[in-house]
Amino acid sequence: MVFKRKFDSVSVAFDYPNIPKAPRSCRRKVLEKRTDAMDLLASLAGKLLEECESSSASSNAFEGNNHENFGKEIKQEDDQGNSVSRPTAYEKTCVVNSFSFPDDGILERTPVCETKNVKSEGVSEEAGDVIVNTGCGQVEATGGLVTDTCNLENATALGVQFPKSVSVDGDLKSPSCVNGSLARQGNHTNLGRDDDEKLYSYQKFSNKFKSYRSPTVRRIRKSLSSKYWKQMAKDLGHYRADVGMKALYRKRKSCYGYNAWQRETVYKRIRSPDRSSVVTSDGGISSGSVSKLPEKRDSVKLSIKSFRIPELFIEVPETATVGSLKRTVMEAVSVLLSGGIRVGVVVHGKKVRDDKKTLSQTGISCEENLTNLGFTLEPGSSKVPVPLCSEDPVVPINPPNLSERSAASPMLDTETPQADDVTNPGNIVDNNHLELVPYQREISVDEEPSSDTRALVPLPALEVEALAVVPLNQKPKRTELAQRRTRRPFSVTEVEALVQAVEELGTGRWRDVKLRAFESADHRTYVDLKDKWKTLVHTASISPQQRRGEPVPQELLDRVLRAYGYWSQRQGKHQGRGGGGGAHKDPDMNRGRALEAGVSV
DNA sequence: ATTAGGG
DNA sequence: CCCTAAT
Repeated sequence: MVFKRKFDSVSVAFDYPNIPKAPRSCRRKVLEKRTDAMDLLASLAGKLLEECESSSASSNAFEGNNHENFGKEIKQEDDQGNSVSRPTAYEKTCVVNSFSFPDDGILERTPVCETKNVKSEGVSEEAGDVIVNTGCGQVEATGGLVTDTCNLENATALGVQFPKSVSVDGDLKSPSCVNGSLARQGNHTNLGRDDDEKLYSYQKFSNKFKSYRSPTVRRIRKSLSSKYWKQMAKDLGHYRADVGMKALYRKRKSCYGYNAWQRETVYKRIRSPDRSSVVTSDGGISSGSVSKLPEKRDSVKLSIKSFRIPELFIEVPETATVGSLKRTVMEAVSVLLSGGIRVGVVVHGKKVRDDKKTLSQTGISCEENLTNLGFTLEPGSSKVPVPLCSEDPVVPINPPNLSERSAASPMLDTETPQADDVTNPGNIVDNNHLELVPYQREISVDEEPSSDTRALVPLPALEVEALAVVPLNQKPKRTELAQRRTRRPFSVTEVEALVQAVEELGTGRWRDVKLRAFESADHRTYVDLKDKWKTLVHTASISPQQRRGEPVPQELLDRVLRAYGYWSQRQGKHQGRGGGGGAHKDPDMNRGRALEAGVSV
């Protein structure tokens, strides 16, 4: 704390305000480039919509008059200044949104895209390609993976299935999963410090997965928090172009919609839990139907017939091997499982939020109810959704791990496993719900999930999302070359570590920062850290309303500014390298003490 | 290999 | 995050 105070005092004197280069938040260029594509896209979208509409009888997913505005909406969004993440032309992008875990070895057909009307288009910002995915028509999920299925017509049909063993048995229980679901209930972890242990096991676990990583893997995008995804959703219209889109745009930058997660409803058959420990089998992904099997009276048995995972964006070059595709999917799934999901329980269409209630109290023990027992998938924690709404600057209370980790690549991080809804169910969880609820409605076919049993059934609308994006304009060139790394938003925990390190080491020794705080985080290079710091400084200097992504605790941002000011001030001076161990031997540090201004954090 | 900055 | 220039 001494250290902190020093900074405090320093900051008082330091004229922080004049921050260097104002980060550019808008990318004109991009917008310009995209203009053409957007126009084209808009028109295509319109046509597509009309066609689909007329050819499909079940258009209940539509909100009626959205069509007309479709194109406009897109453009509008475009004008918002959002940059776009697009699939590279030569890559194939597939969206995997469902995995089957057949109980009996029989592939369960995963209706990816029934007769839904979907108009999605994607734009490749750079190439200006327009990608149109038709959701019209039915798609039959195939059981096996076919490499060359990634073309416009087939991509949608690409099916992935999980061996039964993986699912129910909980073999996939990753540290985070464990923490994330049931196991976590009684164990309120404070993410702050004692993460070490968890960290270790976590890392250990992570390493297992690292082996799965293939250099050829191009890009995996989880629908979660990634900005990419958000963009995707928007640009592709992908997400519920029909229904949710409008709302989505309405909310605009404040809330991105990638609801696939939030509302993956599933049903399952429950088969084994005993009282308070509700099966772990629900690793989280989705569901099947639930039915009670005659057993002991005081126990509830459920068997999960199948899970559906939220969408996954996977991009691999056409030249990729089946093996690499598998690895890619594996990685995506691993990441997904490790952090991002939370299971919701729905009984009779009503969501049961009180985790402390017993099953019997909830009515789950009744056989009849099992029929109406459903599970939903939601973002692991505060993942993406929460952060986005600028309107209600809800101060994240225990945000630390929860939120972040789920974001992107838990598996590979050094970080702490996120503790899902841990202790503060009240706040965060509720907030999430508030945010999520609106979406759910828009997405789901039924209006009131709470009163409609249908909520237990997989929402058809969601299935529509199983779209695959295939760039029309192939660009064989730098095929194997640099693919952008998968985006991995820094978790709050990471930010904390970064800030801590910078406070101690200064802003010009990224290499050291890396070694000190991210040595085991292979995916965080010192450049990444430097970049992150850059953005942190920026973030800290703008109003909370302008911030995006998962919120970083103000406390941390304050520290960022102080450290920034402190180290800027002493620029030129020897950067107090001093002894190992990062002790602050610099005299200035002590000087600060006396000043002790009352900067409260 | 690192650092610093623009993109 | 990527890319480059400069160390």
